[in-house]
Amino acid sequence: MRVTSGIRNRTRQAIVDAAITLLAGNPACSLGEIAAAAEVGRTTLHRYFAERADLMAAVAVEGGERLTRAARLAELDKGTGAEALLRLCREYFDLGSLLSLVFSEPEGACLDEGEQTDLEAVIRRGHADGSIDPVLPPDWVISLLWSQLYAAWSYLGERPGASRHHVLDLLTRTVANAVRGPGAI
Amino acid sequence: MRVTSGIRNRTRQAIVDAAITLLAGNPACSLGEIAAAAEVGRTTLHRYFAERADLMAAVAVEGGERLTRAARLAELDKGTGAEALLRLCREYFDLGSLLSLVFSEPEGACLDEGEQTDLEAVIRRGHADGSIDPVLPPDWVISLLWSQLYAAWSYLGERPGASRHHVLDLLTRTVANAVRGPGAI
DNA sequence: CTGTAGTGGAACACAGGTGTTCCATCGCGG
DNA sequence: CCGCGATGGAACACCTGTGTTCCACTACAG
Repeated sequence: MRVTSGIRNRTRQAIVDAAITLLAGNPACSLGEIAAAAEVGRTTLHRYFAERADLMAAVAVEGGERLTRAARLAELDKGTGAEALLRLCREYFDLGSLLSLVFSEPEGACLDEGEQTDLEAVIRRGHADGSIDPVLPPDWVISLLWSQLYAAWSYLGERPGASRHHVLDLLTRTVANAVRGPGAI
Repeated sequence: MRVTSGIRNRTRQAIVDAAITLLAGNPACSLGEIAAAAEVGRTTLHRYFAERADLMAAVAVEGGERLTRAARLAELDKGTGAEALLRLCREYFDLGSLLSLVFSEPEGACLDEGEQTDLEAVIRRGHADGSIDPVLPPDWVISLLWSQLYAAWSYLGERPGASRHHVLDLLTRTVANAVRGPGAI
């Protein structure tokens, strides 16, 4: 048997993508707006996601997958802890509007349990190799990373003049300094 | 003539305070919830604020005053730019749940126009005296400050074990490092 | 005691989002 | 051509929040 007809998958994906984009700007946006953004009738949206909660669940799954993909691209096991953290920072930054969505969550419910601990392990590696200030607890560094990612993303959105590359440069610079601690040159 | 009877002011203030606390946790919370939190009937709330927008305006004014008061306490004209920025950071941190509220704004609509430019002047002073990395634009430093304040506040809220003092210490340390730049020891 | 300020509750109409049903349309393969 | 999958629109009932009105209660000053 064929897997569900292909066109269904495309429509479904369009709805989820639109939902991520709109929910990032307004977590309370209506299903009608999402349907319109996905260029789909509200009826069709309900055909794919019976209740609002079903769509939210699909958005969470999609978001989780994108985060996982970004973390894989960052090759967290390479280099010093701080280097790995900055690579992850760059990959996450590419996730765009998803950042707003993750950041507005109850904080921590966003990452898969496994990735959270993986990331903490990276930071502890940074503590050990001297690239991350040992005084900073891993979960503090993580919340610092997320808040700066969100700040960078909204900074970019509010200043039409700023280039993506320039903002990414500011972001990595400040994160690197914040994490490095007072000792290094 | 006596100014409006005193009890009115108390009730009004209770409503605004409750609104700030609840809106920080849920920007879309209902007037009924706010009235309940203020231990006031919904009818009474409408007696003070005819429309939702009126309450929001009062919240904005109250928030603006608290921010102004905090900025005054920080004595921004003393010391190096970075020192002034860190004092402001400490004062703002004491504002508590108001931080979430300010941070969820369209960013920048929160501060009075004057304070925004005052703060930018402080940062430029930091550029000049070498205490703040001149590569970082003033508005970037400001958004960095707010995002870290928000992160610190929610970090404190989610970890019942963490002491306010300890979190404030982490906050000032990371902000100081992020802003100082790569050159200093 | 009486009037008044402040309040709370019940009830109402209204608006908007939600979830559902029903029907019409379009494209495509048999 | 016919049927089927996919869609869109209209209409509906429902729920929640909002803004308003009306009435009853309490505290307190004159």
